Amino acid sequence: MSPLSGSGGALNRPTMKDVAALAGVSLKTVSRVVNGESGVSAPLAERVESACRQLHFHPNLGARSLRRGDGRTATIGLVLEDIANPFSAAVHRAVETVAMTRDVAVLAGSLNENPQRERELVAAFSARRVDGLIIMPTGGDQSHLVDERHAGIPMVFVDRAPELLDVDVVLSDNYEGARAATRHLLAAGHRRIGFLGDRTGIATLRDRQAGFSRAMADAGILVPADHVALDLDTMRAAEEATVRMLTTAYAPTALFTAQNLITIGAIHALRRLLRQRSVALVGFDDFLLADLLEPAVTVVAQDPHLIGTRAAELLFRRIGGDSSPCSHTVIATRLVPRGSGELPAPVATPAAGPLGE
Amino acid sequence: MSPLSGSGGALNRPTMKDVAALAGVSLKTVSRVVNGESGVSAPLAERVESACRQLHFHPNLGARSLRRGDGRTATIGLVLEDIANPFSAAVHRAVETVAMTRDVAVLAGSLNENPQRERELVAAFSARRVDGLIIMPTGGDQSHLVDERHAGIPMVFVDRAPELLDVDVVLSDNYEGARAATRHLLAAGHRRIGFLGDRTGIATLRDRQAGFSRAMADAGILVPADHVALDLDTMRAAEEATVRMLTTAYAPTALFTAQNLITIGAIHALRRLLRQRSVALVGFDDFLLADLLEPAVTVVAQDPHLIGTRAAELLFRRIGGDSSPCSHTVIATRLVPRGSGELPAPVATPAAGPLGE
DNA sequence: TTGAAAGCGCTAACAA
DNA sequence: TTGTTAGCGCTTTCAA
Repeated sequence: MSPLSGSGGALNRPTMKDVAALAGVSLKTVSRVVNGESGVSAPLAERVESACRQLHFHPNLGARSLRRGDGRTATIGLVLEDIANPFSAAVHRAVETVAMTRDVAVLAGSLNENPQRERELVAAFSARRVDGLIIMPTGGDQSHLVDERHAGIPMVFVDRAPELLDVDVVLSDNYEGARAATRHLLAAGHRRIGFLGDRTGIATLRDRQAGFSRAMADAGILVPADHVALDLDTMRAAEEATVRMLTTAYAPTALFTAQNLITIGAIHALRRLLRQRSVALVGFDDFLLADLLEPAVTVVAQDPHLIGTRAAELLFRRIGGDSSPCSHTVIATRLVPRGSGELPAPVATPAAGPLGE
Repeated sequence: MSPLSGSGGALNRPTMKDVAALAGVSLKTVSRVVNGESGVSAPLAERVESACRQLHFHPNLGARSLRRGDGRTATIGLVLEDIANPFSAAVHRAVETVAMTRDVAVLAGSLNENPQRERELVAAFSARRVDGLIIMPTGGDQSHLVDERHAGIPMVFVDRAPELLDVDVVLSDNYEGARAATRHLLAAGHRRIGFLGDRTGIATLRDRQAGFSRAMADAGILVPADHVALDLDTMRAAEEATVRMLTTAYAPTALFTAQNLITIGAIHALRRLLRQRSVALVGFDDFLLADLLEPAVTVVAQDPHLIGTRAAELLFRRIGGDSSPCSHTVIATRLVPRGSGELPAPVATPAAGPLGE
């Protein structure tokens, strides 16, 4: 067959009716063969299969799901903050891998910093009758999901726990990860540790900040207000905040950056100030090339692949009818020392800080 | 409404019939209201809308597309080599942005280094009756797409031109980009430039190699065979190939790496050999943090966002019925000098090479 | 302006 | 073993 060009006309795909006519059998017989049901004689099955091949017949899954009792579409929806974010992408890949084994397709969409798009995406997926949803929520408000929840669509949240709904969640151990990072810096002798975080509206950040605060409190250290910068939306904002924080009299000797882009913003700032070898840094969330920077960047690594895998497995269990109580899966993080987090605190501390230890 | 837990039972969603019954009108009237058709009196429309809200009714797009003449599903399929690859992810984002403006959802899937999955994915999307496909093909063989092509499903290829089919393609100017990169190294005085590339089965690589070869030939330079390493599948393989290439007698003084992961593999090798400040490097395709490495990495940047945007626009034009001849859109690349590509050639060249200039 | 009937492509339930 | 009928949720066609 020669490659056809263009595509103007309406698609004209063969249906079971066409196959039935060609094979000289009834519609139902074709259906049986196509679905591998038993009880079709070999010669008839052969004729049907031959007709299928001849017409290049592929059943219409939409029509099938419409008719079938369970209404399954063999499609799930995945709502991410940003497809292009490496963390999201890794989750996506893991979800796809699990879905693939069950012949389930994945509708993916991202919010691209537009919170309203969360409800649009969920509505769009819901209108296409996905069998379930995996959602990385933006803000605190998930009230728009009540319809879907009420309709009984299985859904699993990843990375961030929603505020309102009682649902399944799979996320990193943000609290312990942040606590470990902070203790790591404390162990290197630091007493003045700055905290830089993104949106305070997100539970994720609050947990990370709580872990940081706990570790500092346990060490008997009071953190001055200007050692905490929050609501840093962009890499740029993080860079500026870092510069401000490091150019005060009682500046931190170490930084804990609570998110990927913030870590990179902070690195930019350290370079600008030529302080990358004197100010210690631990970032939450690993990133590509962290090992090739100088100094290499110590991070608290998450396991997005495991998060995605667990979330997908859980979702399919729910789709399969599991109605046990909602679960809260916490995935451990791992501190990866690479150099930046092991820079020691300067021996001679400047005269007097506002709040001593 | 209290948050419901579990999801065991079959989803029971309201249908137009339910809405019609509640509103005390016919099915068709509900359909008219839901679709914004004219010719419904205000009071009736009001009653229908109220019933829709009360029941949380959302029309079933699958059923709609089944009945409608054109059979549109308002869904397209996107087949990528690897969702998690930053280039793919940027294309994905751009495609999604265009699709969003038309209320079209995107089914995304990746091959994850399994070429057979290309046909599976296309079949899965096709079975769900997507309105069109955007494909980043793996190998040369696209014969499995003949069915879909024959069925008239609009499709656009990105990044790589397929061998067999006469189809729309949107890709980077690989030839000119590679040529520019090579000339850039030549301009810095280099004569011995190594080429490292990935799979030779892909037209993309062949174009990049052709651009490299052209520039070298134009400069009157013959490239010895051991200055060319091909079929480097992994970052690791690229690293080893780079080490081998640089530890020969007549070693290159500069490298052109034809792909992202290969660039990073080469950087690892340069670090290992402590040669990152003496061997020049230009990589094809930009990557995050290239500017923060030392030296910062000079690259030929592609424009994945533009590629995705163009591909999606083209696809929707085809879906809209445009049947003009297939087009071949070439997106310009941009050389981004950052340091590694401007390292000069050593003044004293070792005695004699196998092939002079 | 409104609605009844038919049917999109397929499968469930029931006959033959 | 094979086929017939009905109907999934919706829109089209045509009649009231």
